[in-house]
Amino acid sequence: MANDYTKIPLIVIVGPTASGKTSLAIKLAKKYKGEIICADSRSVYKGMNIGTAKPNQKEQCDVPHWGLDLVEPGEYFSVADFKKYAIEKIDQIRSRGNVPFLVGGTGLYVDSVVFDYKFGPIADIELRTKLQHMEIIELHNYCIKNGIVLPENFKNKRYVIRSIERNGIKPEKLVRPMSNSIIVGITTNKDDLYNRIERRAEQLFASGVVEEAMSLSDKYGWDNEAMKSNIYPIIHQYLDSEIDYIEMKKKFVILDQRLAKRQLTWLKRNKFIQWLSVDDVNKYLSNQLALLI
RNA sequence: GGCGCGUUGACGGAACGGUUACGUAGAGGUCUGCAAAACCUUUUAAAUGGGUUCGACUCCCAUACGUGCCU
Repeated sequence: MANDYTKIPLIVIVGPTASGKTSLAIKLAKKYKGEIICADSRSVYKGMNIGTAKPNQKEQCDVPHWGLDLVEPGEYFSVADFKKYAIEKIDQIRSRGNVPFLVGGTGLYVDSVVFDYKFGPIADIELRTKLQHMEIIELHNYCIKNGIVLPENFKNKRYVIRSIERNGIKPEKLVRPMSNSIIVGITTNKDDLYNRIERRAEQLFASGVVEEAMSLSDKYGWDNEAMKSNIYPIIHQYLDSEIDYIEMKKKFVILDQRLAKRQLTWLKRNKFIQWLSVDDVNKYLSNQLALLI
């Protein structure tokens, strides 16, 4: 491996849920002394294993994984926290002479690292709570009164509140990805992807997501953001007998397919992603990584 | 056979004689401290055939289908 560890590239693998990122990354990382940082906003939560299709114990033993089980559901964790964590890990991995792999489907998380986002001020919880209790119209008025420019997405309460919190400070990012990074996206045929999502849903239920959700809700309740991730609210409905088992499964598949769509919508905007099929990503990255040895 | 009720878009589901509710799904999109979240835009309709009316998804008649009660 290169002596100057700053020359070790950052390998970034993105793609929608169920596109095969995880298994590919593990395969490559195993072969080329890699360590994986999961850029996934859900697998940071402890206990949410089956429902988030987290890498299993064996996979985690095969290759060092980072970014998993960082906080408990209900605890505060944001992109900014993730970025800080990831940058630190990338540096540490390189200093060991290993290759950092940033792998995940949360586009915002990936971009925050790759484009070195500069975040605004951290939320003032007191102010935020106050603002959250206001209607969207009141928030608009508040903005007008205080000279705060409304965000493009001005009907989105969250975004308006954040604009207020940022108080005019504009977000910053790199125009192009950080140097020495290789970004690849896994392309999938839509029908194939949707079928994979369906099959994976079956597996999740067979592996006991329902039981997992039950024990999580006992511990953390249903009302936190983490537990609002697509699958868990559906299980909640099922447990409350609002829907039956078949319906629950059906709904889950639909929700996951929608998730994949949104992920793709985000990723599409990044012009620096090289889109390839899983096999081609494998070949391409293998070639790149072989050069380092 | 008789009497009654119903038939709205992929699904659920309202109102109304003349502005094609709404929800879900579908399609497209937004996105820098909750992002598997939140939000925005948008396609698809009136069982069939007649009639009344300036105008009918909305009123009337018939037919079909479904449903309930009665013989």
